Amino acid sequence: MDLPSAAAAKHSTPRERARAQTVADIIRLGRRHLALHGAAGLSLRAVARDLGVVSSAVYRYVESRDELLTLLLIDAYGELGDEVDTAVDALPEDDYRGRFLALGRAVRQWALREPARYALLFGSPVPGYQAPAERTTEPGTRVIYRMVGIFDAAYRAGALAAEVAPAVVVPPALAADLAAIRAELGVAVPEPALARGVLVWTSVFGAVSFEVFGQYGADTFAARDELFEHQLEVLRGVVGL
Amino acid sequence: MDLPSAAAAKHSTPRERARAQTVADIIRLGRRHLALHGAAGLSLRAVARDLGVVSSAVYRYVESRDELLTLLLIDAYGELGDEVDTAVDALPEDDYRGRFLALGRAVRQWALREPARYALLFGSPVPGYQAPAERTTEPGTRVIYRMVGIFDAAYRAGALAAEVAPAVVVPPALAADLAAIRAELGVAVPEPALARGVLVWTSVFGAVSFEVFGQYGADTFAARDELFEHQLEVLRGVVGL
DNA sequence: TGCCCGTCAAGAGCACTGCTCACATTTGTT
DNA sequence: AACAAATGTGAGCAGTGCTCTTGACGGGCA
Repeated sequence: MDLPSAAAAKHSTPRERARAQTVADIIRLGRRHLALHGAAGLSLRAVARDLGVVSSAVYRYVESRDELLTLLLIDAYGELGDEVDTAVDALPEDDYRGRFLALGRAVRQWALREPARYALLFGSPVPGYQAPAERTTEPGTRVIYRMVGIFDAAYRAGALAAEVAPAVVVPPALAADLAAIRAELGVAVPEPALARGVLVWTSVFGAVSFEVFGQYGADTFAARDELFEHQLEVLRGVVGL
Repeated sequence: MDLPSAAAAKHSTPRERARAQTVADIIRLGRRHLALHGAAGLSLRAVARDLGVVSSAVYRYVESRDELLTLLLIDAYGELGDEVDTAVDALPEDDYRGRFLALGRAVRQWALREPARYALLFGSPVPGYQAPAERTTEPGTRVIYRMVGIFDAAYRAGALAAEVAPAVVVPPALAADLAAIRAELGVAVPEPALARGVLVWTSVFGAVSFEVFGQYGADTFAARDELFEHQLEVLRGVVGL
């Protein structure tokens, strides 16, 4: 394990810095190609051309096209996570509703601005590509952990409605899964609310995906901002916030 | 407009029948390749190989790779629509709840059985490919129209709750969009409920997409059936059914 | 019957892709 | 200065979508 990590940038030889810079350039160019042509159209050769280098040279820095995809995946997760964090942190800790809404809006804004990268993260899996869980799980769970954190904080503050209509019982098998999540994340939210949280999670991304992926027709909804705001408000109520 | 439609199968020369059969074979093989390698990996040459014919010959029957994608899109929309219709029709007309649940389950079942085709319909758009609206809109709207139909029938029968907590006002711009939808589809459902219907629509597909696209971790949820049932139940309540 | 034209298959070719490998060059260290 | 590691080069393989020319077949018409 002697990867040229970011931490190694401290005491680094000029070579290492140049190498890190090149990798960063490759990611930057890859990001641009991803935005322009989508994940399936991401071409190492094209990146090499933009880098002003012969195609095989890129393989000195990036193991394969899939490896570049992984780097872009982590890069995108990181940027989305940062933007969500910034949006949420801009509001007081006890403004649970506001924080939830800010999180949803931040996800949507980023998705609309970066549709190809959003598609890479939340769209159909790239065929033949399997993201290495040990590298992508942590950055990939930032948003949902943040959302759960808001729910948990609200619950501990008594700001999460205990009973929300309609009362739907949580079957035992599902309750077991949710209990495991509670334990792992150390959250106090009871299972019924946590289950609703999962629904809200999938629903927020479902709404964003529909918009970004063009599932609404071209002119079915002119007032997309209002639509999303409405959806967020209803979802807020669904989780009892 | 002299396409060799299915209607032309009646009075057809042997030529036309042979041609229709070949096109059907291409779609069948394309479906298989789609399932195995995804939309981006769909290769006309591979289909040609399986068909036992040289690659260029396929272009006699299918204009381009995108054209084949369109055929597969329509094919998939059709199959999903048929399965949803069958599932819904299996229940009495006035069992609105049951029909809604059946619709959701049918979508999920089909999606889990045909993940690649589901991804083609509801996943990230294939880069560089634009579905021809005049051919895909009608089959692509069957499921949502069916869902709206259930809501509408329930409303007309007085089985749709007028007020659902939390009461969220529908902003004017959104109301205008919804009014246009009401007019076009000829539904009686008032705007607030229709707005919730949109949320339910996106949420159902959001939940299915999360599961099909592997957004839940590998082992976060063992009880996926129960999870989806729970989500459907809550969504049912959200729309007031 | 004989011809003609539309349909069809074949194969070469273009430009692109990911990736590998042998070789050359640059660079840093001894 | 000498050596070795890091880096860049270009050829090459196998695959892709798609176009174009060539040739064969067969159904309808004179």
